[in-house]
Amino acid sequence: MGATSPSGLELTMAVPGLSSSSGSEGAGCNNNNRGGGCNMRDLDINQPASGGEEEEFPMGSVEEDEEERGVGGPHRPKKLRLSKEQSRLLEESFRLNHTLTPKQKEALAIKLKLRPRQVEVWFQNRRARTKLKQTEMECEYLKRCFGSLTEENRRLQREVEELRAMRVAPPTVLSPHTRQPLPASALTMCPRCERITAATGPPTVRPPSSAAAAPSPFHPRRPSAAF
DNA sequence: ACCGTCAAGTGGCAGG
DNA sequence: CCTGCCACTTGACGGT
Repeated sequence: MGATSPSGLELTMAVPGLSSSSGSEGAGCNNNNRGGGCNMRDLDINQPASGGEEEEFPMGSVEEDEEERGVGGPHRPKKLRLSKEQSRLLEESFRLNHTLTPKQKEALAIKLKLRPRQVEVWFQNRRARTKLKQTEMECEYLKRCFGSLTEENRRLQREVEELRAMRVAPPTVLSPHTRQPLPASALTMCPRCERITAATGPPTVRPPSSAAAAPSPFHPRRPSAAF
């Protein structure tokens, strides 16, 4: 079970009954997205701007780093934005493997005209993003679990209250002849089963509440599997 | 101006 | 000790 979110993150979660395809809160403009609304940076800033000779390691290359440091002080070099094609290839290899061997890293770096370090960083960040997404989904799932368990807890509490109320109130015993409730003075306790019965005739005990289907407070049913 | 995203820096830790 | 990974953080940048 795996899904690809709109932001391109592959997500899997070992949570029962959760469809992982819903994670669509991937916000913002991801340069991973395929053909989606972000047309910023359509041009590949890693390529030489105007047909100049090709730089081997475009943004943040060793040579450029030294240059940057010399001029601008302790500022970072300009932020690298990977081109769509670079992102696509990285994403593709990430789908195949979430970690790279040094050889794979080297090969990918050459293919993408990046430094191996940049490929490595991309994979690290990509793993982190995947994990974050997964954690968010788990969080959502647990919130839902909490909600339904709270609801069930409330329901069971109510049931307990009802059962307690039945136990406290005296039972209503009907006369076998008139089917009318008998006065308490007309009741006796069966010595064998300790059931309250009318002085004459078979016992007809009804719980005081109108819950006819509820188990009798006397001779209660064994707890069912539903509990 | 603020916020979200993301490449990259840093320090800690485990495995060899 | 070295290497690779991870968690956390920083800073650039685009969108609103």
